[in-house]
Amino acid sequence: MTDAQTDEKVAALLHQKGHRYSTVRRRLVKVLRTAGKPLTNTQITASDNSLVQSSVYRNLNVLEDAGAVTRITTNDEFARYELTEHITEHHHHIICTRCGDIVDFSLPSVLEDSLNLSLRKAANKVGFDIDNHRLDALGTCVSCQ
Amino acid sequence: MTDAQTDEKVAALLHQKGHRYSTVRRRLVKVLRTAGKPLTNTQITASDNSLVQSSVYRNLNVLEDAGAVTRITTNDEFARYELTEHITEHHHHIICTRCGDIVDFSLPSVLEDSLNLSLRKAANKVGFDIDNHRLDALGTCVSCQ
DNA sequence: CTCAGTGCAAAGGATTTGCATGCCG
DNA sequence: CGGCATGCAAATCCTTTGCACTGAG
Repeated sequence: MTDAQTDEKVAALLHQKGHRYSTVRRRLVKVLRTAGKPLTNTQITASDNSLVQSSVYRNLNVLEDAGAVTRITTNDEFARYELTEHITEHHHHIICTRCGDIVDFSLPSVLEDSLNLSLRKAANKVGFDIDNHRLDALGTCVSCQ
Repeated sequence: MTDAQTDEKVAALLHQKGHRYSTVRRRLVKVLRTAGKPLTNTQITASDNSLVQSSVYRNLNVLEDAGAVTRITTNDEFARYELTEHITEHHHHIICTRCGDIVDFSLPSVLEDSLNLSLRKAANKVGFDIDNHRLDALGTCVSCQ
């Protein structure tokens, strides 16, 4: 998806909820898109220092509510944010348990399918409705080894 | 694993790190063991009100460091804790995105194996060493539907 | 003009820490 | 006994919120 297509999609999601696609929000989306991996608030403001901490938090919440951004919590103390899979594609994360760094990856679609099937089966037994799943590989990145 | 076996294992893990298996820590492990699912600090102190918030946090950290307890962050604001898979067994979670409640489940071992293989392959490409993985199904529990 | 969006500073809230006391080894 | 463990209260730090101002429609 190109920058323009992304903007169009995000704009639509926001307008649907009665929000504007303001300058700050455009910058925020740009940063997330460019990074190509989940970022913390600190990483975001560091990438574009016209962005202010509180506004970033506030806008991430708006974007999350609109379905344009996903909040991710690993086990370090910071929440991280990425564009939703509506805009990118379904994928998973390899997480460094030392420094919290994250890399995206995908699974063969056959495997992804059988996974979904098994999840739905397991969920059925306990009466849950499943919307989604998340799969993270936990390990140590190159620089932390 | 019986209560006694669990205690023995936890004691060994603690002693290895030079920690004692104190009364409070025993109670803590008992609560986690009985629950059979990840609990928040609040749920823990509610289950055994001889337990004090700060001591629970402190001891959960000690137990985590010793490898007896795992810290889990869902997307609600509380961290949850469970006994590690050294003591229980490898399993996954079905998480309610409304109330944060968690239920354990397991995957067919064939699927688990191919999953591990794929994860290792993906990790290799980016130079990560993989220790473990986590897979969560996200949805809505019976009472929140 | 109007009202959502923004920046700044202050408040919230889960978690951590300092310190005096208690208890296990 | 000696030092780790504990409880209490205060401090931390990510995140949220109040408020006055700005800017897009």
